[in-house]
Formats: sequence, C-alpha cells, structure tokens
Amino acid sequence: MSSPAQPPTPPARARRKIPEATVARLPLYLRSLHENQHAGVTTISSERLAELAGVNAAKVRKDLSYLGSYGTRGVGYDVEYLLFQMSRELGLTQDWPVAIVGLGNLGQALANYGGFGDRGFPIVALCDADRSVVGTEVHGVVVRHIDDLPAIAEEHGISIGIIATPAVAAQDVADRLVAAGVSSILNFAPTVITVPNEVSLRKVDLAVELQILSFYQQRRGTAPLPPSVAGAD
Amino acid sequence: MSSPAQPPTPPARARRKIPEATVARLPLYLRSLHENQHAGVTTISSERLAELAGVNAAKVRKDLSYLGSYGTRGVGYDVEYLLFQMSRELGLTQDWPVAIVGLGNLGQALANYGGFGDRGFPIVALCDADRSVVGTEVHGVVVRHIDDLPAIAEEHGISIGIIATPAVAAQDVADRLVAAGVSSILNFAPTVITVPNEVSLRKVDLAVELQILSFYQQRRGTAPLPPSVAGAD
DNA sequence: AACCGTTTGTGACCACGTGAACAAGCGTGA
DNA sequence: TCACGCTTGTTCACGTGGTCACAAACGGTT
Repeated sequence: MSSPAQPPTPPARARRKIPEATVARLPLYLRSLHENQHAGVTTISSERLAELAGVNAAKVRKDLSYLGSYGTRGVGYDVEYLLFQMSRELGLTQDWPVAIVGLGNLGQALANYGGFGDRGFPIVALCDADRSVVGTEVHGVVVRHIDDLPAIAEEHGISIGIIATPAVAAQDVADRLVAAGVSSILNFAPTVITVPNEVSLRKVDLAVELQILSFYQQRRGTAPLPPSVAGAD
Repeated sequence: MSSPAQPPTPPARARRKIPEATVARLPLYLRSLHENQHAGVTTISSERLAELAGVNAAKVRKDLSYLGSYGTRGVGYDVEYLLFQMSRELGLTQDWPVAIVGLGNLGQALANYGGFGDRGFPIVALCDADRSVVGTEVHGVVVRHIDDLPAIAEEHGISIGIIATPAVAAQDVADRLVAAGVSSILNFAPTVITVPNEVSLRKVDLAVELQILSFYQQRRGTAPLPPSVAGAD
C-alpha cells in the first residue's frame, strides 16, 4: 500500500469519529458555504445553511458539531472560518490526482468535464485496454494502456481511480488499481465489485437509479407514498 | 416547511411497505438474477445471491420476503419466477420513456449510452436551452428546445426526467419538468434542487462522491478506519 | 452591569436498518 | 412412510441515524 501523497494534516489530538451519513452531507454544506462566500456573506446560521442544503437545521448543527465548536451562539457560523475547517477535514487543502480507466462515452465525458480539476481533483491519467484508443488525446491528456497502470500510478501519485469500463472489465480493473496502490475507487460500471477492506469504494449506477425511480413511479398509481429526495448515500 | 402528507392512505388492499434501503438493493438482485438466468441457472439460494450482490444472506432473505414468500425452503428461489415478481414490483414490465435535459458532455454521453433503452428506459426526448444545439441529432433523437417541454412530455408520455444541465439552470429545469407532469427526476447537476412532495427525486453528484472519498483518503493517514463499500442509497 | 433576544451545541428519545439465530417447511433417500 | 439435511422466513437484540427540545452562551441595548 504505497501512499505517495501523505496528508499534510498534523497528528492532532484524538479525532472524533464522524458518522458516515454526516460525511456524505459535508460536501453539500461546503458547496453552499462557497456560494455564500462568493456572494459576500460573512456569517451564516444553521437554519439558512439547512435551507440551502435541503436538510433540517438541527441536523446541520449536529453535523457541524462533529467538526468542532466553530459557531458563535446568538450569531451563527463565520463562513470563511467554517469553510477552512471543513475543507481541512475533507482533505481538500491538497489536490488528489485522479485516473480514469475506460474511455467510452462516459469515460470521455468525465474526462472532458472540467468541474473536477477546478475542485481539487485533477484528471492526470487516462487508461484503456483498447489499443486503438491508446495514444489519442482527451482533454489534453494522452490515453495510455492499462498495462502501464503501476507505472502511471507511481508517476503521478494517484490515490483515486474512476472505473468507467463495461461491467465485464470492472472487477479486473479494480484489482489492477488496488495492485497499483490506489486506495479510493469510484465505480461507474453497472456491476458489483469487491475490494480489500482498506480500500474505499463508492459506486454510481445509473440503471439502478432509474429502477428505483421506476419503483416509486409504479407505486404512485396504487399507493400515495412517494418519498421524494434521496441521498447519494 | 413541507408537511408530510399523512391522510390519504385509502384504496387497494394495504400493500406492505418496502423499506427504502430494500428498494435500493432490489435492482442489484435483479441484475444478478438476470446473469444467472442467462447462464442457465434455474434455482438460486439466498447465500449465493448475497455473494453476487455483495451483501449479507440474511439481508437478502429479509429483502425478498417483502415481496412475498417466493422461495422454497430447502431449495432456494426459482430464478425465473423471482425475476418476474421482482420486475413486476419494480415496475419494469413496462417501458418508462425518459427525457434528458441538457446536452453538454454528460448529457450527450448519457444519450449515447445504450444501456438505458435496453433495460426499459428508452430515451425518447432531448432538450436544451441553447438554440445552437437545438435541431442537432444525438443517438438518433433530435434535440428540441426546452420551451417545448410540455408538448414533448405529453406527446411521449414522459414520466422520468434527467437533468444534466449546469448547476445554475437545474432548479428552473426541475420546475419546468414538474409543471410538464414529470413525476420522477434524476439530477446530475451539482446543486440541491427542491421538488413537490409527490415528485420523486434522486441525485448523482460526482463532486460529492469524490469529496467523500477524499475524506476517508485523508483520514487513512491518521486513523486506520476506512469503511469501504458505500451504497448509492 | 444586568437584561433580552437569538442561535448554538447537546442530551434524550424514537424510528429504521442490520446481523445473528432459530423454528418451520420442503425434498430426498432409505 | 419416516427421518434427515438443507434453506427459507421471521423474530429479536443492537447499533446508527434523525428529530425534538432546551440549557448555555453570545452580542446588543438600556
């Protein structure tokens, strides 16, 4: 497990364990805070932040309290200070170089989407198994063959890999990523993949999302129980 | 804010309410069942299905029991019969026509991805606000202007809408979709949008996924507690 | 300095989902 | 026919997360 990029966060005292559900919401708060900062807002209340993030105010306060007591009673939270603390906690004070494996429709779209590099996740490497794609350039990055993955990973200090291959190739790619030292994987392939415990895995499955919508859509005709809003959990 | 609609629970015999977490897993079971069916398997145990779906066997049995008692003790589940029941429950015995709004990188990639139509979610309409894109053809479908949304929705009987616009346009598009009668929305725009209670909303936020991975990646240097595997729940 | 309205931080309670354990039930073979 | 092994369906205990409510504490005002 070579971890080329060590987090700059100092040892610090015993960190409190943040619930997974809270971690999933922090990026939403972060985004709203950024927007407020750009709008010149310097202080924000939990109620306003809750409204922007689409959650309940008590939940916001509890979530933020896991980071520490960064608010001021009777006033609210200092936007800039909270942004700093939250960015630090999320590990966003540094860049995390990303590799995308698989350059079909989705992979290319992801590579061309500029929103990643802007937010601290530069796409520094692209891989594919198809030799007719290798050598071409996408969004300024030359596609390399997946057999070079170990060298590529070491070269760029890649810690996050995105799988955008067909389902049949996904598990093999995941194994290769892990072998190359990648310890965080985002899987877009429509299949279940397994990784060692020490590797973080998240998945985005478009077909599953549509089928979930289908379920409630179909129920809507029979029972009036449509739970709107669903997390990215 | 939004009051939970309680009163109306009238007609039809009370269908058992399937937990949201279970609904999110049904598509995974469905996929594994399809693969087994294609491989000629006629019967499957909860343990095998659990392995394929990456969950625990007890959870599989409990999830399936919400659909009814479709298994045979000592034997397992009949693949074909379970497939049928599950498809029916998920509303997959019919097609759900889908409209994609926003044809940037992501929208085009989604439109070109053939995996939707195959699985009962045909992309029948494409919309964009940019008049230079309107009129072009993507994956055999002509892009129309978003102002035509009401007519388009009625024409094709669209019930599911996919938002693939920039963040600033997302809420407006969502409002238009709802006004046009669309009652299920899948949002890819990196922003929180709100819809009426009777509309189902799910979101896929790539930046959020990466930031969640970043959190655990950053922690890995300080605390050895990386909860791998995370649902799209 | 003391009071007052406001907002945070947190403790208590409740609902939901998870995992293990087990009885019920089915098929098989003697 | 009966006993035995196997797998389901369900019950129970537990942990996590969500909501409510309220005391603590801060700035501003008198």
